[in-house]
Amino acid sequence: MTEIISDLYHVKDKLYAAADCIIFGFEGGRIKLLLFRRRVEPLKGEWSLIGSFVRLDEDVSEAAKRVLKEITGLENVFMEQLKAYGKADRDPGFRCLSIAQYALIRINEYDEELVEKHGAHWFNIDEIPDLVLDHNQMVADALKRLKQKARYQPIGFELLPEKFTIPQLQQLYEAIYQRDLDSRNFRKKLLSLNVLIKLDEKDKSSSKRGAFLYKFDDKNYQKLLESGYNFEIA
Amino acid sequence: MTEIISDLYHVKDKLYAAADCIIFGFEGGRIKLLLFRRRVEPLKGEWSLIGSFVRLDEDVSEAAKRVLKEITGLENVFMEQLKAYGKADRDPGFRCLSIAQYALIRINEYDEELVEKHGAHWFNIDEIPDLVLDHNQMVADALKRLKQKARYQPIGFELLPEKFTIPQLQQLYEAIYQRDLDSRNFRKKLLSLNVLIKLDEKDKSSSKRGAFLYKFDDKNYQKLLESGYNFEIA
DNA sequence: TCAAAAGTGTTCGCATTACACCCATGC
DNA sequence: GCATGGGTGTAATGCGAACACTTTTGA
Repeated sequence: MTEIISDLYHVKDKLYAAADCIIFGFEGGRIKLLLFRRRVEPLKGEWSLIGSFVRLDEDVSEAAKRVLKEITGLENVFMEQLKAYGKADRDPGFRCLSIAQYALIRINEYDEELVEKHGAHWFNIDEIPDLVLDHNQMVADALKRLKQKARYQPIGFELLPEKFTIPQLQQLYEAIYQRDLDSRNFRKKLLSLNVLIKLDEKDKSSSKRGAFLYKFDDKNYQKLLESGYNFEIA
Repeated sequence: MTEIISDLYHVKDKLYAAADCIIFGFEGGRIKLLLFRRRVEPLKGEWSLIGSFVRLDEDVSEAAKRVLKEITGLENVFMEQLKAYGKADRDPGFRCLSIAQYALIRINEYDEELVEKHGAHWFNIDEIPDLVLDHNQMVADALKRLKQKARYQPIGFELLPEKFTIPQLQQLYEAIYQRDLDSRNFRKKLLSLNVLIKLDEKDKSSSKRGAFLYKFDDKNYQKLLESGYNFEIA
């Protein structure tokens, strides 16, 4: 990427497009964001979202997937376009649109070595440092979208490991909505949707008694979606 | 614009960005879309959304406003970005991203002469012809967004004249949701929001008895929004 | 006088909310 | 045996959905 940029940096009569990824994770009851230190001038060394120029022969969504794979090793994760950022002066170097996309990843599955190699770090979403350009705005917009989206689609599952407990799931929704939920109502609602499969295992990592593990029932979820049902969790 | 395109058309190693506008109106109980015949090769003469290249020194949103003003004479209308369309092969001519934005306009206020001069026409949204490139997809996505958005924000008001009747407003929401609404419930709900100001005039264009005209109360609406209230009309 | 649209209240059922105690276990 | 988090049921409330008749007036 460095080569591309140094080639282009002084070309001011061209338009460029970047794919910037807002990568969310969830751990320890908190929503996290993966950031890294920008490796090119200007603003080298500043915290930044992870992104890349969109190549002329690749789809914008492909560019985002490519970046995500480069940094985390992950493929086939939930990713959706947030919006394009197109202020003429958003990048002081040259004219560059950014198409921001947000991804939800299972924080236990990513390739730690790869992430460290790229100088990336996970931040709690309420402790995000100043980022380059308009990246703080992108993060804020993505969080807003996440909240809104979570009301209607169980995207939260994308952030949990394959096997998870109900208290974990509740913590996740509490983190997304930024308010406490009643455990009885939450459990009742979730189980009534018939999209959870109870397993015979318990997770004892957070209590002596242990909590039953569940997994997500994709098949029933598909049925529910097709029936036009809207989730409205919490 | 023709000059710009003929200059650029054979330049295959550059990226371009277009701002395409999905312009909605409402008349006679039906939602309408403003389309025009593309005036440049390739696909000259085909129906198309109205758009323009984004100039290097202008914001993407400015480009959309510029186009809208050129065609309809209108400024300060509701306009929001839908999303960016970035498939590498979406435009057969050259690599061109499109940032689609949708606008809601009062169909009684636009400049008819200007619109005709540009060869534009209003279509009912259920009678949209085949459009160039991925424009049909954009329209479908915009309609989906409109439906979703209308549930939480009273954007419908943007499509009505300044003074409107409750039956008109109901027709509009019926057109957006594509289903009938109960007039008693609709009226009750709307009036309970306290964002309508009843006028002393009646509109007799659609009944002998006449229906009272209302206008929208921006001030109360702002208050409501600030209080975090969500509309959920219908 | 009649056709056509405007305007008006009440009831019912369901879904959300609020709320407090026992259970299992490791230390 | 006790501290810690996991798991459970019921009652009250509010909101959306369903539903039918009267009013006005131009033709």
